Formats: sequence, structure tokens, C-alpha cells
Amino acid sequence: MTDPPHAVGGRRLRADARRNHGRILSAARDVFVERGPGAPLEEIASRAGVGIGTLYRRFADRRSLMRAVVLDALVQTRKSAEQALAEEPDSFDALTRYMHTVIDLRISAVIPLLLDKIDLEDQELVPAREASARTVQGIIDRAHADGTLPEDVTFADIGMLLVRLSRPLPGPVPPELNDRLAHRHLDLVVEGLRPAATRRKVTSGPALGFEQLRALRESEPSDPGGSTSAGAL
Amino acid sequence: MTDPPHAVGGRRLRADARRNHGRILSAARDVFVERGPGAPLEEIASRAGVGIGTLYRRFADRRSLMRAVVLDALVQTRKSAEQALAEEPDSFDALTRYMHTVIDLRISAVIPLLLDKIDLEDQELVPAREASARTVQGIIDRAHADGTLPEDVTFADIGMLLVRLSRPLPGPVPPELNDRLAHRHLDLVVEGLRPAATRRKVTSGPALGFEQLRALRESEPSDPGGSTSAGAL
DNA sequence: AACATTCGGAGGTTTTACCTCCGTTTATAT
DNA sequence: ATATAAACGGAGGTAAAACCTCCGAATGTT
Repeated sequence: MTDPPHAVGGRRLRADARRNHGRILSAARDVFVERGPGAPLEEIASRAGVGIGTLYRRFADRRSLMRAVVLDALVQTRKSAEQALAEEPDSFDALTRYMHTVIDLRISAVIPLLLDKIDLEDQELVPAREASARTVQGIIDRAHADGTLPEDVTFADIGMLLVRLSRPLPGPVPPELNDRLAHRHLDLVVEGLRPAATRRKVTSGPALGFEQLRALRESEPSDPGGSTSAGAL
Repeated sequence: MTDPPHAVGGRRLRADARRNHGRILSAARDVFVERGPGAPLEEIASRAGVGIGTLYRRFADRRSLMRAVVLDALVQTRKSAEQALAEEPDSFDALTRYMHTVIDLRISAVIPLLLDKIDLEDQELVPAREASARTVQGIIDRAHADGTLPEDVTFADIGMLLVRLSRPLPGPVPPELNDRLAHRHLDLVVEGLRPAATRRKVTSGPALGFEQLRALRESEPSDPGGSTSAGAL
């Protein structure tokens, strides 16, 4: 849904095609998040307001649609992180602003869901992943550096908390309420990340490091039903 | 998987049948949590180590299996809450102990998932729901009363945070790691619930009250894919 | 040892999703 | 305005997945 000014093939797409491309991408993101990576493509098409034929014309198969959704999300992640870093003077504010934005964009909900269904070594995906990870790490480093974020709260913690907070709650929760709740719960969580006199040491075992995070992705290439979660950002 | 000493019908079941009944229940809980409420019953049977015929003999259909799973979870919730309340002198400790137990038992993951697929007015379910909600509310009241839990963090907040923390992360995360992470993340969250000098007011809107929580359940009786979440406990 | 109970899973049936194909509609260039 | 290439939609044939019954074999109980 980001920038398909010409998109896909070589030549410039017709205006309606360009519009539909964007609609499909954002419908796909929503449907994958709500119904899982195996959701019927037909539902994505109808949610996007296009025929199933149109979807198949643009995306050869499920994987190529997933790839496009993930790529889009990675780019948006990097942009949000850059903006937060540039515009927020306070380190902790930058972090929380980034987190709120990520929830709005459903990024952390969709990436882990699809990441193990697609080719991680893809030529476009690898640099996008690295760039966004680097930027987010920058936010966290800065917060660590000036002590507004405890050292034992890591990139992986932040990423996974975002996954937990971004996913819609199961059940008949109206979408708009779901969004409100995600932000409220982020607020509740964020106060726990803030160092304070009464803060206790976390006792449930150590944070995951980068390597362990990566190792997760390397393992089971695809199990039915689930999908990569931890490389969340 | 709690107490089927005679279970189901009137007469006492044969020993192997009793054992299988419990296995099916706990496999169902796990599979529903991991794959959603539409998960193939065949997978539940095989995870339980029984034939599909055995599952259908014991549970007429998906709903009656769901009902049994929820009832079981509600009973366990009440027990955990009672125990935490009775054995922990400190109010906040009682709350956190309860929360960790709930994560272990996958209760908050499974209840909201199934709650809107079954008959909420069921004769056994209603009292079980009330009893467990009352007990949990008791824990929270005590923590509010002595100031270890801020007044603006409500029953609904605790319940929904537990939902977010209990659900397995999407992707190829080994189950054992998933469990560890849930507890770690609970620890991180819990520190945010603790009142502290630096704690800021939550700004993303008010907590949900009891009535709003109930209203959610009353609305969409069943939407494809999702399932009730908020009545989480 | 006798008998009722329970088990397992093969396989017929139903449901669901896939994905191509082609007659119709729409954007764009002249 | 009109011609033309590009894009659209969705019907429907095909394939896959899940349901759920039925009965011969296995097992617990008295």
C-alpha cells in the first residue's frame, strides 16, 4: 500500500490497476492478520473490492502476495523508525512513538506471520530487512545509552511485545475498539519499561539475543498454521 | 483435563475411556490455541493419541468439545485465583502469581477464542463463569485497596493483557521457548503495573468497564475466523 | 473366561479453496 | 469523440481438505 507508482512489471500501470494494487496489498495485510496466513485469497480480493481474477493477475500465487506485503511493511517500519528518531528529542519518546506507529500500521502483526512462508534471501527483502532492523536498533541504542530504557530490555523484547500488542484480540471485538485497546495496552506496558525506583529485576530468564532470534528463523522453514514470529522488529 | 472421574454420561466410564477423555480435552485446548477455533478435529484426535472415532464418540460435535474445554478452563481459573488469594499475603504477589499460573494453563488463550462459539447461557457455564470472575475480581480489589495496583488498571486490562501474553507468538517458535517468553514478557509488563514515582497517566483512552466487556459478548454471536476475546478473565 | 465397552481408522460425502478463461468494461492517446 | 489496448469480474471446472459414520478388532471389568 506504500508506493506502487508504477509497481510490478516494467511499464507504467493503468490508473485503475495501480489503485487496485494498493487496495489488494492493504486488504491482504488485514486479512492475513485477522485470519492467518492461510486465509482464502478470495476473501482478500473481496475485501479489496476487486474480483479474484484481478488478484491473480497481479500476484501469481500466495507467496508472491505475501512477499509484497512483507516488503511493504519493512519499508514502512524503517520510515517510522527514521521519523521517530529524527523528530523526537527524547530517546524514550522516540521509542514509544515508534511503537505506537507500528501498532497503527499493523506491521508487527503481519511480518512474523508471513516471514517464514516466503524466501528470506530474496534480493529485495534482505536489504529492506537489514535497513529496518538497523534503524530500530538505533532507537533502542539511544534509549539504552541515556538510561531511559533498561539494558536488559532488548530489541527482541520490544519486537515481541509489539507482536503481542499488535495482533487483534480474538473474538467479536470491533476493529476500532481493537485499535484503541492496543494503544492503551501499549501505554500500560510502556510504563513497565521505564526505569523506576521500585522496578524489580526480571526473573523469567534472559532476553533473547540477536543470534537466537535469527536461529529461530533458520529452523522450521514452515509449519502448518503458525508462522515466524520472533524476527518481529 | 481436570476432573472426569465419571464424566459425560451417567455411569462410570471405563478406565481407558476416562484417560482418553482427559487427553482429548487437553489436546483440544492446545490445538485450538495454536491453530484457531476452526482447527481440524482430526488433528486434535491425533495429538491426543486417539482415533477420530474416539473423539466423535465422546463429543457429538465441535461445539460440545469447545464447551467442555471452556468449562474446564473456567474451573481451573477459579482454582488458581483462590489459591493465589489464599496463599500469598501480599496483594500484588497474589496478582502476579495468578497471572503466571494463567499463562501456564493457557486459560486466557483458549477462553476468548471459544467463548463466542458456544452457548453462553449453558446451565453449567454460567455459574462457572460467575464464580471465576468473582474470584479474580477479588484479587484485583485487594490490590486496588492497598494501593499496589493503580485504580485505573482494571479487571478488563488484566484479562486482556493475559490474552495477549498467553497466545503463542506466530511463527516457528518452539513451544518451550514460547512459554519462557510469555513469562518474561509478563514480568516486563508487571513492572509497568507497579505504581512508581515516574509512572505516567495512561493516555490512550479509558479502561473498559464490566458492562462494555459484557456488551462485546452480547454482540456478534459468531464471526468466521475470530472469536470472543474480551471476556478473558 | 465371558461379555460389554471402547477403540481405530478406512472411506464415502460434503465443504472449501484454488485459479483459469473469456465476454465486458474502462482508461488513455490521438 | 473514438479506437484500442489494458484491465476487470466472476462463473465454474478441478483439487484438496475436513467431516463423520460404521464395524471388525482390541481391551477393561466382573
